[in-house]
Amino acid sequence: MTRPTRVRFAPSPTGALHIGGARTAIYNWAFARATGGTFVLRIDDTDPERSTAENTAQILRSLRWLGLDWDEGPEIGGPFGPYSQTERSDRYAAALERMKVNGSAYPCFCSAADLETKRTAARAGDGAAGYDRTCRRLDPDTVAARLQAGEPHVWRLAVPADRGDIVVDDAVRGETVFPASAMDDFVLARTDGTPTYNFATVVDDADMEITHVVRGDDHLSNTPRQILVFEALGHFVPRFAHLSMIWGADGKKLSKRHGATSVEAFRDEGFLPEALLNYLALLGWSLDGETTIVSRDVLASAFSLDRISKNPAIFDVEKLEWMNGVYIREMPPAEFAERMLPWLVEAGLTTADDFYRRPEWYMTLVPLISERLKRMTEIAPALRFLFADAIELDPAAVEKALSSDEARSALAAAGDALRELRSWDAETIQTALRDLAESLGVKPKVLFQAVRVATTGSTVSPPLFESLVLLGRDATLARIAAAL
RNA sequence: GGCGCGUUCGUCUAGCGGUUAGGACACCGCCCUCUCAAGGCGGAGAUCACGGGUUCGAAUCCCGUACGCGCUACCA
Repeated sequence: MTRPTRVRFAPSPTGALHIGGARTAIYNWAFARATGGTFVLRIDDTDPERSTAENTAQILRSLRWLGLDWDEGPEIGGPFGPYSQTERSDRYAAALERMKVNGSAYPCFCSAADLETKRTAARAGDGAAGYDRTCRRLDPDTVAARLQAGEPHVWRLAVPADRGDIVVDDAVRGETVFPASAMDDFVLARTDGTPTYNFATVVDDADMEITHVVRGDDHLSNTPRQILVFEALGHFVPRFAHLSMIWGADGKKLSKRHGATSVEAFRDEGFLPEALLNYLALLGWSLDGETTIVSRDVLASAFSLDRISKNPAIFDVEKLEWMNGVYIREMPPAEFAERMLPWLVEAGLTTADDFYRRPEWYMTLVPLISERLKRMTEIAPALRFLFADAIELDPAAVEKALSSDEARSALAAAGDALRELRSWDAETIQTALRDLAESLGVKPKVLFQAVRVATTGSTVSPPLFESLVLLGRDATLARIAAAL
């Protein structure tokens, strides 16, 4: 009974990959990796109205961006393909055929209107819902005749009359019992012959020899129905693990109102894939209750289903930001420089050519900025003063640091002092300015802030002396003059 | 309505019969400091949803209640 682990992530391409789906993907991937199993990616595109190729492409892109690779699936194939449901209709037909033969599926000719009235009547009554099995009681001759006549019909699952309560041994929730009486003969195939979700997904999971189904909580109630189908198909029932949902900060379902929800939106908002991966992994799973920084490699070796928590989790952007900052700070400088470049280019501050023409200059800038970031989007605003020809001085900053006579005359003196320096390095600049402040009798901070506002436009900037070095003497002197 | 799931600091979580209920983010204070961060140290913050049991002993086991969520479709 010990089969090699095979898990799958089966997104529906009706939209971008959102963080809930991403977390499900991460757990599946990590579980496969940690158990030496196989991670299958399957596209559940049975909804032709809402499924698009672009959505599929974006989902694949998002998964790869997060660093998740699949062993079987779109673009790489595999022994159990095809890996999108629209290409598997013959499988569903074959499975249904088997069920017709073994008596676990039967045709139902009830109209939608009939069903509707039955449903409302049932709900008003004892609440014991579901289809009343009218067509299951039809005698075989009648069925054959109506089928022969081409009467429209769906195919329903014939829940075994002697089936006891259905127990789902969920890896996250433990044993949950669903009364057999609550199982109705649900529809497997629609009038037009297409399979319903609960049927298609089971046929696929069975065909693909999936051993563990790790998916969202919203499918827990569907699980007993699916188990019935596995049984009707004569296939082993996989182990299930149902993940709780991720909510917005207000405890409500995540939506656009909460800002970014898609993986790509988080990318665009300056989050690193390794940070998002780490954060999402810990949103519902823990390594030991203490560790917060969990790399992809650790995830891939230490992930286990039994440490998934049952509680729904609220998405906390502030913690993600903190984690993003941790990853930024821990990144090797050369790597940070490379990954910073696109953000500078996008902001129109520089070009890749310039970057590769003088990499040393960019490298010296790395430690000044990387230490104070939460998001990559903060890079361009913080460094704009180094690239722009002219800067605008923030009025509030001017008011604060340049409005007094003391500050203005000190700034003028600073300009003179800096012009005279023999060398243009941080140490020399700092010494000169400190000496100047002392001889003028002004507080160093006052002088520094005056210079900072004059040269960067703001009271907040990367370290001043290093910034001036990068700015260069000419620009520094020009800006001081302009500010006076 | 029926069935199912969930409920530990504001947030993410540890805990799996005996703990001063631990960690992280956020927050507050101090230190460091050219601003902002980062970093270091410290602090506040949880009657473990509520009510009953079981037990010498319960956040941990059982039963209810409340609240939230999911399913109950020829959606996925």
